[in-house]
Amino acid sequence: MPRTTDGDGTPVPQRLLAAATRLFAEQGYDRTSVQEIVEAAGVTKGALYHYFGSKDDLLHEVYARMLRVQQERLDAFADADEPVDRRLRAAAADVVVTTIEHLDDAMIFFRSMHHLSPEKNKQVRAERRRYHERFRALVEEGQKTGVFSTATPADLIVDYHFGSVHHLSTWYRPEGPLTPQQVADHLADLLLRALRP
Amino acid sequence: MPRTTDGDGTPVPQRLLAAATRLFAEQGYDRTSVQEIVEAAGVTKGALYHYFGSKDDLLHEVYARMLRVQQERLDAFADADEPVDRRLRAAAADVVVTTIEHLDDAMIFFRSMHHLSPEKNKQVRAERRRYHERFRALVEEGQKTGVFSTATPADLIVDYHFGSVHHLSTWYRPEGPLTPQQVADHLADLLLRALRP
DNA sequence: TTACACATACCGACTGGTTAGTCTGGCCCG
DNA sequence: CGGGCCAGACTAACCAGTCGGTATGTGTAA
Repeated sequence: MPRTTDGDGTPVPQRLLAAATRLFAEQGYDRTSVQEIVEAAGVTKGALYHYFGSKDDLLHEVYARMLRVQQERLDAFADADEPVDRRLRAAAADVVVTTIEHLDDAMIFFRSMHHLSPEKNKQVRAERRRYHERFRALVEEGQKTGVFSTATPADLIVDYHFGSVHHLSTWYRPEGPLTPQQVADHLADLLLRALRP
Repeated sequence: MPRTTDGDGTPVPQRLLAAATRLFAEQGYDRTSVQEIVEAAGVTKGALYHYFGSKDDLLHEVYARMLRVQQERLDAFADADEPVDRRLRAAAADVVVTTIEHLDDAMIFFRSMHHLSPEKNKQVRAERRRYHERFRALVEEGQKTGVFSTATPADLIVDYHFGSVHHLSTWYRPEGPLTPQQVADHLADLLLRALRP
């Protein structure tokens, strides 16, 4: 058996990714040396450059993983067979819970975009846009059917909500008074109340 | 006369700060070398280390400048002789306009906090907390007097709004369809609508 | 008014340290 | 016994901050 796993049973690539995620979130991308990552994962540089092309690749993988998960979840909520306000509320609350559950990923996402190589940056932006557009479509559907106010452009609504999601990694602390679900309910309520006609 | 100015008449320290602000926003703090900054300002390292103690000092100065301006403006709006909903709306809209007018500063603010030395970081956090608390006091005043809904804790309201302000540096482009004032009006309206009882 | 001392403003080569990525070689499983 | 998997020394480049030096202005005393 190839020794892609160690005593703990987790495959080396995943150990590297987990170590990198934690360190990037704690110290920032540039402040984290490749040496630190491999030490935290219990391997050496040889292993890292066997599985990943560059330090940059590691960062890109964090983005890809997060975008994949969020897009899948959004699609599921948006496609549900419910009134549009219920679908939007569910999607808006879910992204809050998911973001809190992966606060490290979120921290890295919004703080380290500019550290990606130009091509990877472009790719991430494109996927992100796809995500936003799906969300915006929900808002527009509600506006067209008169369920939501049309006072504010749907684009702005989306940026408004994702601003607050983005901001979570700055202020949310697990030891704080609110559970992820409570925060999600509050933020979704705020969105829906702002959208009342 | 000491030659603290050059052909363009701007004093050297301010030229350095302006160059650093632009470069930090464009490339990030760690990716910007001291050499680049001094070249952009048309001086050399000797000049930089004559006026500033470290690269870190330069970053801290950006933060201090921004916090000073925002706090002054908030205080002015909060102290005005008007109903609380008008005061909150004015303050909420003003911070949006000011942030858009200094998008580089805002970008650096939210992206580079963790690059500050621990003491400076602590200091910035303290000033920022003071700012938030002043804003929160406005929300609480409105909630106590029944002008705003009490469904959501005031803390969360503040983070909700500043999330969207924070996010501006990610999506707002001067060449886009909305003027800073229009964006500010929309975001302030969203906040006030979410607060309707 | 001149001359000398001192301070401020700045220059730019240099140093000590760090880093991403490479490469050769060896281990071990099938 | 061969190739996927990995070790770890090595390289080439870069960077923050230092330091001795120069130039220009200001105060002071003969």
